[in-house]
Amino acid sequence: MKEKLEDGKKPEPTKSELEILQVLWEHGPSTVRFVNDQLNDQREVNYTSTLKLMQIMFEKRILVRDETSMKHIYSVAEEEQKTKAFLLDKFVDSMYKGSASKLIMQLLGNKKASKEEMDAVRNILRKIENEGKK
Amino acid sequence: MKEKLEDGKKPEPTKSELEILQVLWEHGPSTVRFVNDQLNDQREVNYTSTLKLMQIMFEKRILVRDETSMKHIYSVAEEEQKTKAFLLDKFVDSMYKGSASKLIMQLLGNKKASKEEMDAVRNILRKIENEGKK
DNA sequence: TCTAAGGTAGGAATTTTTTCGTACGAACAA
DNA sequence: TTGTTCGTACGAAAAAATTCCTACCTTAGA
Repeated sequence: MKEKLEDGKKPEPTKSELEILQVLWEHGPSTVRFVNDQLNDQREVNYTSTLKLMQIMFEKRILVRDETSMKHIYSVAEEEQKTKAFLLDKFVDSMYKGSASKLIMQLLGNKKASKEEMDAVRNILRKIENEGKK
Repeated sequence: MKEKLEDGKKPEPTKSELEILQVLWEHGPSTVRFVNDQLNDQREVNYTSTLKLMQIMFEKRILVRDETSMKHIYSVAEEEQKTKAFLLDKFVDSMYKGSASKLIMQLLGNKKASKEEMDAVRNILRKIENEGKK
């Protein structure tokens, strides 16, 4: 396969790229060392593996980096919310044919949905409602 | 890697396995030919590729099949809802640290959430509420 | 009967993703 | 100055996922 850098397609992060994104979303701009340490809380990963992955993500423009210091500082190129919305969208489309309410129904039927969760949802609904009235 | 068939781990369907699951969920038990035709509505796939994939899924026990006729009839081993709930759960955990309401908030902020969707959600909430009162 | 169409099985090739070995430069403490 | 530690870069190996070639069997029609 040939180089693909310039075209506007979203490359769709792989599984382990997502792991790295999680860390950066949670902790903000970080060194490879830091990210790798975080990952190693969950599973064993070699430092250079993490390095390599982050370099690849840099090439793919998923990450940007500050190279002024020897220790490069990586951060996420796109807004967290934008990326998450994109992924969520794809999930809804493929799993629930695009029906958000179907997904929510499933969610609320799960053990995941406590009383508090449901209240939270109600608040969200109310908030959006009010927004609309302006 | 060695054989892994007997242990209780969920093998977590791959991307193209998921595509096949979608078809079977939507249309019920099907032949390879039928599934392949459906897939080809979206993208080009060779028949034997689909065959192979479904055979693998059969070995992994994701699918079961009826071999009485020469044309095997494949169906999904686990309940659709169970599998979807499992995948949704994982999605929520990894993307929203397990907070269903965070996910829902994102969803409702999306273009995906129309007025109808929101009404649907309200109905669901009401329904669940009433269930609880029994 | 013979042939064409369509089915399964299995291995191998390819592509994609992930992991890691090695080389080498900079920083720093002894 | 010298060696140890920590960093990057790069290529290749390994693993995982996907695709497809080939062989061979069954069925149906001419």
